[in-house]
Amino acid sequence: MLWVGVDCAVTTGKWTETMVNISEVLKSINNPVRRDMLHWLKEPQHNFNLDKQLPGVDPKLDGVCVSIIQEKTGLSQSTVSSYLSNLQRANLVESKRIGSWTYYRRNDALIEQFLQELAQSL
Amino acid sequence: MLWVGVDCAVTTGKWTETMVNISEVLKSINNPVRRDMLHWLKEPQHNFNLDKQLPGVDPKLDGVCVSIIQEKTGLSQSTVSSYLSNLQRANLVESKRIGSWTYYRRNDALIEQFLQELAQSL
DNA sequence: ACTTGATATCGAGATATTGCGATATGCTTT
DNA sequence: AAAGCATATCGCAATATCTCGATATCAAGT
Repeated sequence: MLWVGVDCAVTTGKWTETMVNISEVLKSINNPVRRDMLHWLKEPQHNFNLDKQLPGVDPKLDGVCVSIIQEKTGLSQSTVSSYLSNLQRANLVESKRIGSWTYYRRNDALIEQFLQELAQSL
Repeated sequence: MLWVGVDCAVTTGKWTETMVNISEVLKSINNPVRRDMLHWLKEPQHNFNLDKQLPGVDPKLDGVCVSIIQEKTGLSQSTVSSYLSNLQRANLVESKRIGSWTYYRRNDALIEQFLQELAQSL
């Protein structure tokens, strides 16, 4: 598998699951555009114009490429790229590269776990 | 009632309930000390040294005064006071004044509502 | 009225975040 | 190997947040 998460993972017996860093996640979703991007990725076909995305790529399963996300936000390429890195640092999304494109998709498991832990910690 | 919330409230039929401003709440809980304070207020008798607090005041119902919260954080008086204002701006806590003291307590309803709305918006 | 104690507000330096253009890297095609 | 996209990284100015000490307010007691 070529999906890229980030550093912090833990091995508990059989599994290697990604961990939630509450501070990191909160910092990341503290920006409205990053929140939007995350939300859009929940239903890519509904929220993006995917005409230009490769036909073999399932946006929900495989992700959406940076330029298409950029188009939706209206922000600069560099800003969007670094926002996506930021989301990835918090493990809120994963990425994989296919050719020249980088596809980003939600990490639903982590988001769910984050919401649980946040509820505990407040 | 002398409890002070903040500006943003809405009248829906019979009720006047405080509203959740997701951005404001996220900004507020983006600070670890503010998150701690909120958490401590969930079980004041367990988390604070309440010896100096007036006997007639129920910490859970009536709140905890600033100086006692300050003692626990180890930060300066001014910082703690403004952190509490910050939490109040986001409606995460309410305050009331009794004599020289200002008592802060959690706004559980809003916190619950926030967690719901956050889950929707991500 | 004055002092004291609790809390709030002000002003400031240090640090972090925002969002951009410019530039670098990497892949694909010629 | 050169050119052309897609994406990532760098450097920067603007803005926001953090945390403090100093000062202001406000209530209670002499």
